[in-house]
Amino acid sequence: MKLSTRGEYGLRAMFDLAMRQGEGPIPLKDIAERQAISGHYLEQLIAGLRKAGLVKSVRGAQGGYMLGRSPEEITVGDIVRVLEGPIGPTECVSEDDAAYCDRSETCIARRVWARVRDSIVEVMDSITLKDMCAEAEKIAQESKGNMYYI
Amino acid sequence: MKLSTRGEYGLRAMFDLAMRQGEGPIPLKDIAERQAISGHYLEQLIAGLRKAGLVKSVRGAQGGYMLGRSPEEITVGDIVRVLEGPIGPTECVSEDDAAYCDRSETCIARRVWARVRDSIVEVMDSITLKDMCAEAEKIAQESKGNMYYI
DNA sequence: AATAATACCGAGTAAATCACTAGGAATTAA
DNA sequence: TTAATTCCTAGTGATTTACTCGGTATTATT
Repeated sequence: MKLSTRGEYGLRAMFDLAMRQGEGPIPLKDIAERQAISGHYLEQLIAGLRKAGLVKSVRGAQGGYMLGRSPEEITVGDIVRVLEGPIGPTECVSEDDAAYCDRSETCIARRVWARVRDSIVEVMDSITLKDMCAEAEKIAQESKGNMYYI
Repeated sequence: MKLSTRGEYGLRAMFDLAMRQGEGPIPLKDIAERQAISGHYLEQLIAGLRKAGLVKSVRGAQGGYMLGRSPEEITVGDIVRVLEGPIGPTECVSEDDAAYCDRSETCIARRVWARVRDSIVEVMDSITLKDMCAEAEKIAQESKGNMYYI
């Protein structure tokens, strides 16, 4: 019942971009170093995010990546869906392509998994990158401005 | 972000036992057939559940399995933890052995995952086998007693 | 015009995990 | 004694994971 590193790294990378919004394109190398992620691997993840419109890229020297839309319009759920696929603890209640199963209609276990899925979706879709930035700001103030963790 | 078949099959098997409580030991073969699970594979899952005290066994001919305690004292969370390990979308917020990470203290992503974990735990720990049996009963009545799905 | 910094792309891979299968030993009711 | 059952250990093919490697294309800077 774990995410893969794709979702983990992906959220960290997107948050990294969100915290640097307005600073122009951020090179992937910088993100990878700050977040301690393999550059080549992050490239693959960010390719998916770009295709989904969650990030924009600028090619060439001084290029890099930026958020594809404003931080309040990007949720954790958006990111997780791109990198991990449709949300759901089992195939039979997976958001998009819920797998067919004979017993679907009346399967009690399935109803349980659907409730689990709903609670995950509820949380993931309610948290935006802006919310995360605000929380970072709050913590920074509490600990006297030292935002070493970003 | 999916359970493995261990958790899926495990819940179905436990629900199967719950629905047959009081009927004496239920042979594994019967459960496996009803739930369309490989017998040998289910054996392995149920071995874990037995060691955790969630099921009791009776050996020999006419033997089988029964719930280890009453259905209202067994939650979905209990079963999932035995078969899938501690709950949590990432290692860094895993219930028991949350993996150490430098940035743990102030990591904003980690706080997000912790909220996801809490919402999963909240649902899984609030649903008991008794609840599931009650729901099955309700559906059976709605569809005029035909409990073909169990 | 040359260089260096970057994004973009596709293939390959070692290790781990998954979902079983196989084959038997031990136990017990009939 | 037999048949039905639980209990146990080991093996295994397929898939997934978390990368690495080696380039090509693009563009700002010099």
